Amino acid sequence: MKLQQLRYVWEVARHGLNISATAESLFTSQPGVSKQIRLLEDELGVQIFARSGKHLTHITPAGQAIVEMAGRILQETGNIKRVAQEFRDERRGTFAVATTHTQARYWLPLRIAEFMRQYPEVRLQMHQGTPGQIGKMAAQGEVDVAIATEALEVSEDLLMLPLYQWNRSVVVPRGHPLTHTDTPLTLEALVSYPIVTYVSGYTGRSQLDRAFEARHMRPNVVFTASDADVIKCYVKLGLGVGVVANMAMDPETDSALVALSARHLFPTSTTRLVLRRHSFLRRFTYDFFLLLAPHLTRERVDAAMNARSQEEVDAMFAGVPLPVF
Amino acid sequence: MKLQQLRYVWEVARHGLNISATAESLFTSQPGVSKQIRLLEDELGVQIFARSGKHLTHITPAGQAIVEMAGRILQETGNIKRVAQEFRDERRGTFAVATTHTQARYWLPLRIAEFMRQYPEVRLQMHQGTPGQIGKMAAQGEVDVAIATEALEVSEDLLMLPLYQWNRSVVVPRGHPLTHTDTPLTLEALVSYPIVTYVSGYTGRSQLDRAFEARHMRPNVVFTASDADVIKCYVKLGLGVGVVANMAMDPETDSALVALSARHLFPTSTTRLVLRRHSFLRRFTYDFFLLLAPHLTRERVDAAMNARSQEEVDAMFAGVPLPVF
DNA sequence: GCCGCTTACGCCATTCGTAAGGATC
DNA sequence: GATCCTTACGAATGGCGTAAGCGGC
Repeated sequence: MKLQQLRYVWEVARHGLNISATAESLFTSQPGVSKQIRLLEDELGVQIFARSGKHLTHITPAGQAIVEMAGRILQETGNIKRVAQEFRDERRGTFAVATTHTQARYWLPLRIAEFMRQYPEVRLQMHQGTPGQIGKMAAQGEVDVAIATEALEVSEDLLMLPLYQWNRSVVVPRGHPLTHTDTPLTLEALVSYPIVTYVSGYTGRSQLDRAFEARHMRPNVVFTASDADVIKCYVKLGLGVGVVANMAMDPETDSALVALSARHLFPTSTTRLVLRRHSFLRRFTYDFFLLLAPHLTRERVDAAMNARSQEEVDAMFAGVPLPVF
Repeated sequence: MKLQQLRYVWEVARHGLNISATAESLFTSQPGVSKQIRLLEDELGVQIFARSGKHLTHITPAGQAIVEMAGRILQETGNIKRVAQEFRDERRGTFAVATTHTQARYWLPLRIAEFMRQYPEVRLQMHQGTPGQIGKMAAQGEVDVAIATEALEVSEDLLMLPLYQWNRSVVVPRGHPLTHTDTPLTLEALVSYPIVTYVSGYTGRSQLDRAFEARHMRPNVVFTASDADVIKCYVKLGLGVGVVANMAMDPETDSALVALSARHLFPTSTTRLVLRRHSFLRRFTYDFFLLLAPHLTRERVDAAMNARSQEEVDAMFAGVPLPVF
């Protein structure tokens, strides 16, 4: 049994049982991967992958268990490497974050900048994607942490910590009728205009839908995008009224627009930090968390890592005040 | 990073930082082990072992963490092998048990015999040792399960399940004065005779000491042994009155002796099953547990395996009736 | 002076890549 | 017919054992 064989098995399982694609992604030859897997199967005396002719069709029950354990082994080898790097020089290393556009564009920049100022030798890799992709990247250890708002699948191996809470703003061009009233904005007023907002599955869109649904209103969503930049652009063109996250408004660059608080119209959303359990966290990772939110102390993060279930983590943060936007 | 390098590192740590001894125990050459460890250190960029000249003196902090993680990896590779073997043929395999003389000689034989009848193809390895040795063997994964009475160190990686409870008997030669009274045995009567019993640290000896101490009595323990066979032998020679575990009396072979129940004199002892956490248990292992005690169902064992702490396990079995001897 | 780790070196096993073969969709 | 896995083979790499060197105790 070799570590590489375990890696090959795990990667092939991850790549939909396609050895060729796996080999390519690992920058090695396809026969090499094929042979090593076969050697491991011979050594263990069980098939890991079921084959029909010369195609891998599915994972055998034994293979299922083996892939799972191989995953844990590979994670632990990653931990060894991180520990070694930490002891070699705690200021150097790489740090991978996966997040959505909203976070990457509006909430993270200042915090990331401060982090890079504190740790100029750390290579920071930002991966952007849909909440689903982000969750997968975290689960498979491709990134160290993920940051997302929409609910991710609760997994045994993942851990979600509340990061901050935020509300929404309604965005309209200067001079728009909604800016002419002194009374606070109402859902009734809002629903009479065409709406421009996030695509379903992004940045708390589901919360928005639920708020209208609870009042039996059917908003006329004329345009959706996965990021606020695009949304604001179309609002400027007069296509409709925008509904975006508070953090997405910047008074300077958005001087052509007016933001009206919609805090009282929609429920508050919570953005969460996603961690992989049993992973070794480097010192700069803990410092990064503290930069994101002061309640994410090393003690709390460690306690959450040792929690048995996501429910326990949630209970742990139940009374903790979060930053609100 | 190679699995073998991790194994070498782990084994060297286990062998008191003696590379030569480690190499010998692994049936390989000493320079080979030395070189592989050095290669791993080079690759990781950190020293795992601190060297003074050409001797390993201690484990570095980084090494400490690495050895720990290597241990988990090696355990997981063992699990993979066991899973593979289980799927290859669930009736074959090897099964290693560590236990004390008392269990091996008196309580286990019939149960082991039944197990071997059910699984004739399983190779059963019985390791005998002191409770301390047994605990160590279980902790390091040298055996699949351990069975012992004396309290073992509570460890993160070990799990203790109650197996059965037992009491003590006072053993005397036929015609001994203690057999001439009709009243139940008392500690006062017992303490007036020289006593032959277990060595400290074996088979609940501590419970016995505590019982006398609670009454401020100082028994005259003239001879101690680590097993009941030896104790009974000396009782037959008239050296003193024996105090042994109930299970250690066999009416047939011990016809020269009379056993008087001492259940009311000493507290009940509990013999425990010791498991390593995160280890894959084969089907025959679960069956073995059921043979040992009917309350050790697969569900209970799995639940205990997932428990967070030993306290939680204890709570789990608080209301469960155990076999009593 | 003995023990124990490291270095040096040659042999053997293993791995990897290229090329060709055969099965499935 | 395109895709994909397996087999075959030669080159390169790497692990292992023996022998020698050298620093501690």
